[in-house]
Amino acid sequence: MEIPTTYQPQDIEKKWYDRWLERKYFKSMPDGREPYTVVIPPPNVTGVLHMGHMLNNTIQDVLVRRARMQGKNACWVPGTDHASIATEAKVVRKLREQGIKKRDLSREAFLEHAWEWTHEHGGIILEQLKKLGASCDWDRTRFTMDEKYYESVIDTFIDLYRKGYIYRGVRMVHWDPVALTALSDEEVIHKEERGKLYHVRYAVEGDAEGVTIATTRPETILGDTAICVHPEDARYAHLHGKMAVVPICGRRVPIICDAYVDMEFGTGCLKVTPAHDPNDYELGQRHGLEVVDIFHPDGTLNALGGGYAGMDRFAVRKQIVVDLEAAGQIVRIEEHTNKVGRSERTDAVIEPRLSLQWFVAMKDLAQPALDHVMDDTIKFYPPKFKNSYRNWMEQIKDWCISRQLWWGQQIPAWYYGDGMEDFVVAKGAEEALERAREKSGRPDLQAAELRQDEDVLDTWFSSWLWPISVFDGFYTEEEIGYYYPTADLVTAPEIMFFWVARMIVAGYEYRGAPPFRNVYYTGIVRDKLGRKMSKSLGNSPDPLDLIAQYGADGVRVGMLLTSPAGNDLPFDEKLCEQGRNFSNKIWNAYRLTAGWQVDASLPQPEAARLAVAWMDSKFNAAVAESAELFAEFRLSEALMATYKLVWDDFCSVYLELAKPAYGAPIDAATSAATERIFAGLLKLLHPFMPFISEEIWQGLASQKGEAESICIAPWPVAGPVDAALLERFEWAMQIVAGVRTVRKEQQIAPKEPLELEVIAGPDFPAELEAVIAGLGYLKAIRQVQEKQSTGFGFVNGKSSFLIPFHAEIDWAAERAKLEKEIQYHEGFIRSVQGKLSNAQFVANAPAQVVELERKKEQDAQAKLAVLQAKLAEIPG
RNA sequence: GGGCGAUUAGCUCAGCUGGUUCAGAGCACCUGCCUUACAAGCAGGGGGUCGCUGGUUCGAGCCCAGCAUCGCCCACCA
Repeated sequence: MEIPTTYQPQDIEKKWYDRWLERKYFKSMPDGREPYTVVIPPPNVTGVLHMGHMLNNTIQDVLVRRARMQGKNACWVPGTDHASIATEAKVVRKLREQGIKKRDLSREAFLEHAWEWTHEHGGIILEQLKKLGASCDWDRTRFTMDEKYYESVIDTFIDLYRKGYIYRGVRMVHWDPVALTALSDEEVIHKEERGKLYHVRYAVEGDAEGVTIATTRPETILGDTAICVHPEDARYAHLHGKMAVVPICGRRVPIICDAYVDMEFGTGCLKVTPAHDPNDYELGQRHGLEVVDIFHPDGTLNALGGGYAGMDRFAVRKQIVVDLEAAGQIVRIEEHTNKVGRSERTDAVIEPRLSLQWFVAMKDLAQPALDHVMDDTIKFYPPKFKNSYRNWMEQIKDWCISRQLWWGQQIPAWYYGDGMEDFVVAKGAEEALERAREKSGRPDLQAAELRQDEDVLDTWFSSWLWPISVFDGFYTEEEIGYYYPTADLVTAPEIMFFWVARMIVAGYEYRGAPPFRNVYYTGIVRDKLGRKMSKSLGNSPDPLDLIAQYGADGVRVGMLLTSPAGNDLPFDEKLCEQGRNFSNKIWNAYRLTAGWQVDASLPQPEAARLAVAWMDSKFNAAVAESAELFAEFRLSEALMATYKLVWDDFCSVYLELAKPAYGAPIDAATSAATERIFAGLLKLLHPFMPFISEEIWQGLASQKGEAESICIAPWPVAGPVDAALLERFEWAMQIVAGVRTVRKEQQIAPKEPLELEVIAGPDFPAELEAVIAGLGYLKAIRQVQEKQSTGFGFVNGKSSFLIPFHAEIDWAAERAKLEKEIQYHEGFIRSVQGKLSNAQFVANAPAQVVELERKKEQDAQAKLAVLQAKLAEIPG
């Protein structure tokens, strides 16, 4: 049997993933075990896997796999989100490429196209997750437009409406002129952009001078219905009550006073456009102003735009400035930066627009969700995000949930007349008719007279039910009770308000319990220049390419090596390379042990016996440490602890001590212990590196009885740690390092057998001589009373060492080294003595600390003596 | 404009209630090795006045104040 010298992941990954699915290790049904539930943050159904998903899902898989091995009933529910606005935009684009306009299609025809698109592209991302090794219960895959899920969204709408939380009203909302829909506050991204501030003169009747206003949006002049100044602004007192004339359109508008105006800004004089600015709208309400809406939904000007009708708002902005200039009404144009809101999805500049929409009144609903994060019923990792959460929740605004789209859950409201209140909310047309007849007082009302609301619900109005609805409707109430609340949620802080907060709200409203216990916030995956990875920048590697190149395990390790919770991950392929190298290191440890021939008649060598005892303690300590780190979600550190345990302790020390000479057989005890230890290490590795751990674990014959797969093998339990042995071993390794340093400095071959002469101090680990000899390639260690040979020396602790060597020795160099060391220790002793002679230190510091300082002094003195003795031995 | 967080080695980060030789880890770097598990490796090594200035304390990366720089979130100032 030939084992390749490098780890070849491709076939191995496929082999085991298929096996895992076939044996249904990831399948979960309620049973007597403690549940461990995770719901995936559902990616967009037509999306493809990006680096953010990689990070996020790697973390989830680590948590889930570990829980499964710990004997919990691990249930990771996968699924996808219909992503109303994003998917509809994609379908519209694809139809346009085929020469089909959305508005030429009926709703039904359009939805057919959307479903077709969904079936074609949907689920690709889930297949990609399998490549990563994600151990989801695929039988539970959910989609937010599944019939039953759809139904639960509708039920929720109806319920909230009946409870009075959902209302319909005319409000100034954020309008996306590209997607042609209203958006919620969260879907608008405000960024500083360079623009201009235009000072425009308006004529005033009975005042030759007129008035100059400052605006960033001259195109809205055509919608002006007032000029506003501060009531106490003396500069404009003479204009109170007069009428101004809007340029271009010549509309006569009143000059009103309102304290809202900032006298310091611009000219202290404001044009008021109630239809196109939220503040102006408020002003308009207070002062009874006319609302003149000059825009079409797509941002072009309508008939009220006069000569500009049909032009786009930004074209109009340019043109109107030209025209105003020609009319001599531009006073000044200055550079100006202000915040511009853009659509999260389309990047279109948001247009504030007055329209009739559906809203959820959030304030009361939000209260328990706020309280239970603040009191740590739900814990955030890292906890700093509690602050942002609190700020947002404390001033939460009503949520605009209606979207002028077709792809999504259609709002279950039916209209039977033109009045604002001529509608009913009902589940299905039949119930709607019944209710409408009752409400309208017209028992003869016909079904054909009912029109269902055209709009659909915000995507997040369905995904906020995710932890509930993935179970609800599909399984029994008993089952929801078993899996809910889920355990951990792993997601990005970017969607804390969109999703996390709202899930918590829904959880308390509908289950009276939190949707999850812990929220782990990942960071943003960035490139080396610190830029967010995005498709548009083209700076994101294809995750599947990475997997092909470094192996899924390598990529997983790479993602996790430097990503503490809440910190951005500056991604570098070097990390994956490190992961791959680690895979290879493990692989080669396996190659070594797999080649061993056992000879049961051999006794166990002393070095191997010691190595086993030491490795067991190291392992047990690492298991305990890992548990602590996992409890705090410090996954990078848990991985690193395991990495060092495997690489440094197991490979560099243990195996070096345990392995027999080349070609020689190994004794049974060491062979068995090595398998046992290796198996334990593989289990610790498995959550991070599922594939290679399984491959090798299956190759360890003695593990066959424990479980049929490492996926379901029991997680290691921390056994006893022999702290004294670990400490003595540290000493031994330092002595080995001393030997190696001499080899290096004197250019003695690493494996040239040497002798070691020891003048032992009380700390010399004589019982570990076999270890020192083994790792140092020493043929003999001789304890002596005084120097007997000539060679290269070093001091460790209170012991003095010498490697006899017949060669020209540079005594001056040896002397210099010793002198330097002596100097260091003298300095150290002085500083400790300084502390100890400080009466206040001795009086105030705890006795323990003082005692420690005394011991430090004594130890240093002892070592100094050994060094000085050594120096005295140097000839010359 | 309000709030939050950060600043420790070239990079990414640990450093828990102030006290062991506490200044750490991984990577990168330097030197020497293709030593029959592994050059995707082995062995050895260099590198930081812990952002700045004060303060509290016997003692400060750690606590306090101010400053500087960076980042994030929220907010309707034209």
